[in-house]
Amino acid sequence: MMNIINQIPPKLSSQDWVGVDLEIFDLNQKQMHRPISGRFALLSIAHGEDVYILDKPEQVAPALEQINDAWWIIQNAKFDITHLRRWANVPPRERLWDTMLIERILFGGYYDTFALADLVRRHLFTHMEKELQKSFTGNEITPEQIQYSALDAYVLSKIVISQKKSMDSKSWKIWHEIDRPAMFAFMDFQGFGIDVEKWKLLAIRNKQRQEQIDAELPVNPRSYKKVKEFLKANGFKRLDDTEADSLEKAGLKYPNTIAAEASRKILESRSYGKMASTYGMNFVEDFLEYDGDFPFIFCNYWITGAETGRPSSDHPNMQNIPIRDTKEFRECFIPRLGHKLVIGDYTAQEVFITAYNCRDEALIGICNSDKDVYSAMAKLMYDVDIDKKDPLRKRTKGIVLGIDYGMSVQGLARNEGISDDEAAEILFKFFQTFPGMKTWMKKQENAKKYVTTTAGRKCWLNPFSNQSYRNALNSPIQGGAGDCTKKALANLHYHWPYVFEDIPFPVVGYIHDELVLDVLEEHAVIVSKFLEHTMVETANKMFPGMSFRADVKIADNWSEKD
DNA sequence: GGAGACGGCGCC
DNA sequence: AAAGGGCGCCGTCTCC
Repeated sequence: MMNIINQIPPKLSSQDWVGVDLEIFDLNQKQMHRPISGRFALLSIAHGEDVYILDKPEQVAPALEQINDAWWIIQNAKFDITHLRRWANVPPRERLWDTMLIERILFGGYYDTFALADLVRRHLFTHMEKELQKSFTGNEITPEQIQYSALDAYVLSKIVISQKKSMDSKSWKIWHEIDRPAMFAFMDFQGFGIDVEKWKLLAIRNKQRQEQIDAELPVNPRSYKKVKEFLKANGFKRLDDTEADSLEKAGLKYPNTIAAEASRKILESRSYGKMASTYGMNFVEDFLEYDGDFPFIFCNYWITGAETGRPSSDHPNMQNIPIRDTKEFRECFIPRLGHKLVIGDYTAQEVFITAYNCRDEALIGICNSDKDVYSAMAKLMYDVDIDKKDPLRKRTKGIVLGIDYGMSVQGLARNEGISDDEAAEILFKFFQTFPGMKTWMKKQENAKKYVTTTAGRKCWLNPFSNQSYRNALNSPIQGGAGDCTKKALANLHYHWPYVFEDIPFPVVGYIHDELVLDVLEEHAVIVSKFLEHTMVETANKMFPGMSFRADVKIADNWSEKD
């Protein structure tokens, strides 16, 4: 039975486990990850059957002091600790069990919901009412809310008992050595500086261009149903969907039709519409914050957002800012006054991990040389010298990445605009050159329940899905890359204070194979060396025998190439 | 008028 | 038979 006690908990030891849950008044849902909105409501600390309820912010620091030696159990600890830091000093800690992140480590790909109510249902076979969570508004706390908050903390230790039955040494290593330290690194991220005026000009311009094109169009280009109906009635005899690739192909097949002309404008409108909406005014209106006069964007990162273990980003998503067709959006992301951006990205990270997984000597040899990876692969396949502009390089890059995604002969043929026979021949040559790839693919085909990354992260497969084989190919590579960059981030965070004592952790961006730092100009060179060393050494240690490369540049905005 | 599904598309 | 992995956000459409 749950006993609610309105006082600070007693002093606990490292043998004790406590469930911790924080409630905040009037949280802005879009800024939950930032300690700038909302006010302290309740802190619940559950120890066995006793739940200590604290309703004053000045109780936070003394209460946490009492439980400092104990194991903390928190559902989505990044949120609670971020906000607890408003009222107490909460340094990174080893004795932490995040039920949400650990559930993702244990069951990534097996389950796809990880809220507290989902865990309670799965582990405790109980329905948990979550409606009350939305009721923390104003300043008043009702007895029902106290009950609700206490229960949130109370169930945590019961969930841990159940989760421990699934925990093995590999999963524990992932939590202890990658996800937990990475979480504390993500919690110390700085906002990413932004040139708001430049961004707004782009937003206005793109909106105008979209509207100009729309005025000339007989259909709403964003209405899938109407576009399809219109194009089929005006020349495109067959049309399964209206995505860009399909419309371009149909335009070539049925030239000089009304549909061909309209489809070009539809795609142009969609392109400007995408820029004007996802990367438009809302972006700065919803997510802008200020450090004095300096505006920045502070997105949220989910430490294990993807089932493969890769982090994801939202509010706003900073991992899909355009770069391929135009640099102008990334040009808006800038360092603070007197600072530089230090941008490090792994060279062909997924290819290196593929080479390691496959034990393919030719591919490992290319990775460990100083040659451009894709050119060297193409040269080995076709026995001709290939430079960076050669179309064979692009095709080879497409093949190796495509194979990592489980691409078929038909998929390659469609992508390259060639016949199935030609595609089959290219793949034959590819596997002849890199036979380890074929062996590895056969091995992955046998995986039925789950696959693992090199670091030991489990990715569960759905045996009833025809996508299972493709996941078996991709998850170890995508997940391995996630493990690698997360560990590099964690190492950077761990070592940072030893090198730059009083300088706050300077990371402002994490984009899968890339880390962006915002540092004092006079530190830029030394930081760039530190970053490169950390990224390379972390990867080499995780994938023994590989010599990873990290390209690090010092820049005045996020778009710069070296 | 809100919620959820869907199609589409930006990134790695 | 279908045949490229992982995300998050937007507008449209449908339903209640």
